[in-house]
Amino acid sequence: MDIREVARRAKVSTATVSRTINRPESVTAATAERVWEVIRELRYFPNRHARSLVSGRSRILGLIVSDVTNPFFPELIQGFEDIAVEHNYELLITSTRYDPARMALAVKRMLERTVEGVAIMTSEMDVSLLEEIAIRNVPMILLDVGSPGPGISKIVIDYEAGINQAVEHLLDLGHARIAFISGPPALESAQIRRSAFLRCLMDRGIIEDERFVVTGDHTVDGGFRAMSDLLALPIPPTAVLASNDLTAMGALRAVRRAGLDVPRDISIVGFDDIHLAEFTEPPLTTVRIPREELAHKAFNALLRNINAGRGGAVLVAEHGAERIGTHLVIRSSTGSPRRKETSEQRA
Amino acid sequence: MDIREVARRAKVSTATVSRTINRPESVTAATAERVWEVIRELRYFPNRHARSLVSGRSRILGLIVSDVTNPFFPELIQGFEDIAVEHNYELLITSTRYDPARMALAVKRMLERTVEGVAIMTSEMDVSLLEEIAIRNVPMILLDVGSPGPGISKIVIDYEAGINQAVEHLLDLGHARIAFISGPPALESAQIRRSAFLRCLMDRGIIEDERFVVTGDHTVDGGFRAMSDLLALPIPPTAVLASNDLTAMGALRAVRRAGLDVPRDISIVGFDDIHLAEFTEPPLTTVRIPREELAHKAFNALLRNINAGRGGAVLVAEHGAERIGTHLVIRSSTGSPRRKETSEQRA
DNA sequence: CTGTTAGCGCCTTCAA
DNA sequence: TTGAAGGCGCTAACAG
Repeated sequence: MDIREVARRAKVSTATVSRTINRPESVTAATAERVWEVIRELRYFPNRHARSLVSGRSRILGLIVSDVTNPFFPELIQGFEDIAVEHNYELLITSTRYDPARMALAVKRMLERTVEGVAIMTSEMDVSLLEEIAIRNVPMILLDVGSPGPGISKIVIDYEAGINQAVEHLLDLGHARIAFISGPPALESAQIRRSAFLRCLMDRGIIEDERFVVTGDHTVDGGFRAMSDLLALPIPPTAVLASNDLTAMGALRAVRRAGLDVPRDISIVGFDDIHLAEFTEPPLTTVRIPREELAHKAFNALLRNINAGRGGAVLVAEHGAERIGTHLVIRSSTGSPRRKETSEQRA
Repeated sequence: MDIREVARRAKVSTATVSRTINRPESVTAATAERVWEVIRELRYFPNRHARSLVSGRSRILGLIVSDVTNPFFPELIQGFEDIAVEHNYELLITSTRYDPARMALAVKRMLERTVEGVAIMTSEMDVSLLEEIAIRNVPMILLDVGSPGPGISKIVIDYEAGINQAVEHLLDLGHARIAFISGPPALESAQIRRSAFLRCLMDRGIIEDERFVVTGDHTVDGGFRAMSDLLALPIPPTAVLASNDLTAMGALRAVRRAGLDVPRDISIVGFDDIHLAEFTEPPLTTVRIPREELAHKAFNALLRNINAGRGGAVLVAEHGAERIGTHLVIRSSTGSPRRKETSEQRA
C-alpha cells in the first residue's frame, strides 16, 4: 500500500497526499480531511527510504560508542536518543567493542545509510576514517579526541576541574599521601586525567611519590590489582583517586579484602559517577561527568552543523570546542585519614 | 557520486556496475576489474535507501528494549548487534523508558523504515501495536510476554529452573526461613519468578510465612526498602532471594546498614547475573540468564521467519517457543545460617 | 489549491 | 556477457 493507493481512494493526486502530510497548510481543509480519513483507514505511512531518496535527507544520525556494556555509555545513549526522537531523527547506534575493524565497518555502514551526521564517542579511531566521513561532507562531533575542522566539532570534558576538586577535597580532609590509579595508557582521555592529577599536586607543591601512580585499565579487575599493589607498598597511601568508577569499585574491593575499612583506613574517589556509584558499599565519592548534558550538547552541535551545511555552504567548524564541566559528588568513601601510623593500619 | 558516475568512467552501463557489485560471477573478470578500479578510485558505495526501495529489502532489524540503562540490556544489545552485523543487517535500537507512548512511536518509526523484523524485549506493550506490525507481515520475536502467532515467535526464559536451583541451594545450606523480594507487580516476567518461588516452596511442603514475600521494583532502592522491611520482622528470614540483581544489591546494602553480615547473618541470591554481580561485596550468588544465547536465539528465530516469509508464504509461527535455560552461579553471598537465634542477630 | 511530470539511486527484466 | 529501459515510493517544481 503506497501513496498512490491513498491518492486513488481519496480521489486526489499523489502530490496532494504528499502535501497533506508534509505541508498541511498548502491544502484545503476539506481535501485534507478526506485524505486523512483514507490514511487512517488504510493505516498508511510514508516509506522513509523513498523519502530519503527524493529529499536527499535521511533524518538518520549515527552514534558510535566503543562499548555499550561500559556503564558510562547507556545513559549517554539514552540521552542522545531522547533528543533525537524529539527532533524526529532516527539513530544508528553501534558499539565497536574497541575493535578498529568494527569501527571502520561502522563508518561504512553509516555512510551507506547516508546519515546526516555522526557522533563518535570512541577512543580508537584513526584519522583516515574521519577523513572518509569528512569527504562526504557529513558533520561529525568528536568526544575528547581529534581536532576540529570543517564540519568537525569537538566536545571536551573538563577532567582537570574534576580532578582538582577531588584532590582539593582529599587535601582538605587532611590527606597527604594520595595515590592515583590510571586508565589504560593508550586511552587519551585517561592520560588527560593522569596528567591533570600530576599537575594538580605539583601546583600545590606536593612532591609525589612516583610509586603512588599506578596503572589500571578502567575495569574492576584492573582497579583491584592496582589497589593491591598500592597496599603492598611499605607506606601505602591514605587516599586513592581512580581514573573511573569501575576502577574505584575494584579498589574498594581490594581494600576490603585486605581487612581494611573505607574510608576509615583509606579514602577512595572515583570518576564518571555511573549510576551504580551510588550503590557501592560505602557509596562512592566521585567526579560526575554529566552524561545528559553531554548528549544534549553533542546533538545540538551536530544539528547546527547539519543545518549550516544545508545552506549549501561548505561546512565550517564552530569556534573552539564545546566544554562540559565536571564536579565532585561527595558520598561516603572519603574521610579524614587516621592519625595512627600506616604500618599499624596494615597489621 | 552515484552508480552512473562509476558506469561512465568505467565505460560500461550502470547495470554492469550493479552486477559487478552484487553478482560478480555474471561479469567478465576484465570488466569487473575495470569497474572495481573506478569504484576504489571514487570511494564509491551504493546508496542503501535506493537499494532498499528497489529490492524491497531494507536489511534493517528493529530492537526495542525498555531501558538501555538497565544493566540487563547492554549485553543483550551487544550480542544482538554482533550477529546482526555479521549477517549484514543494520539495527534500529530504541529504548522506550517504559513509556507506552514511546513504545508506540518506536513501532511506527521502525515500520516507516521498513524493518524486516523486530525483536521486542519490553514488557509494556499492548496488543494493538503487535497487530500493527503483524498486519504488515513483519516477523517479530517476543521475550517472555505475548503469544506466538503467524510471524510471531517467542522466547521464553526458564525462570523456574533458576529459582528452583536457588532455593535448592539455600535449602542445602540449611536455611529454613527464605524470603523473596519480587519485582514490580505489573511486570509479567517478575510475576513468573514470584510464582515460581512460591510453587517451589510448596512443592517441597514448606509453608511460607506470607510476610516473607515482599514487593520490590527491580531497582537498588526498591531492594533496599524491601530488605529493610524484612529485617524489621520479629523473626527475619535467614536467606533472601531477589527478583533481580539490582534488587539484591539493594538488599545487600540494607543488611550492611543494619550492621549485619552477608552471608554470615543473612544469605542473598540475585537473578540475572549482570556484569557487576561479580563485583559486589561480597560477590553475589545469582541465577544467570545467558544474554548472549538470548540474543543469538532471538536473531536466528527472526531470521528464519524473515526467510520463510520471503518465500512468499504467509508467515507462520514456529512450533512452540524458544527456551532459554538459566542456572545458578554460586559466589559468596550465600552460606549456612547461624545457629543462634535471630533475635540475637538483630541486636 | 491541485494535478502533471520528472527524477532521487539503484536493480532487474528483456533483448541483443 | 552486456546495455536499454522501466520502476521501487515519494517529493518538488511547474502549470493550470
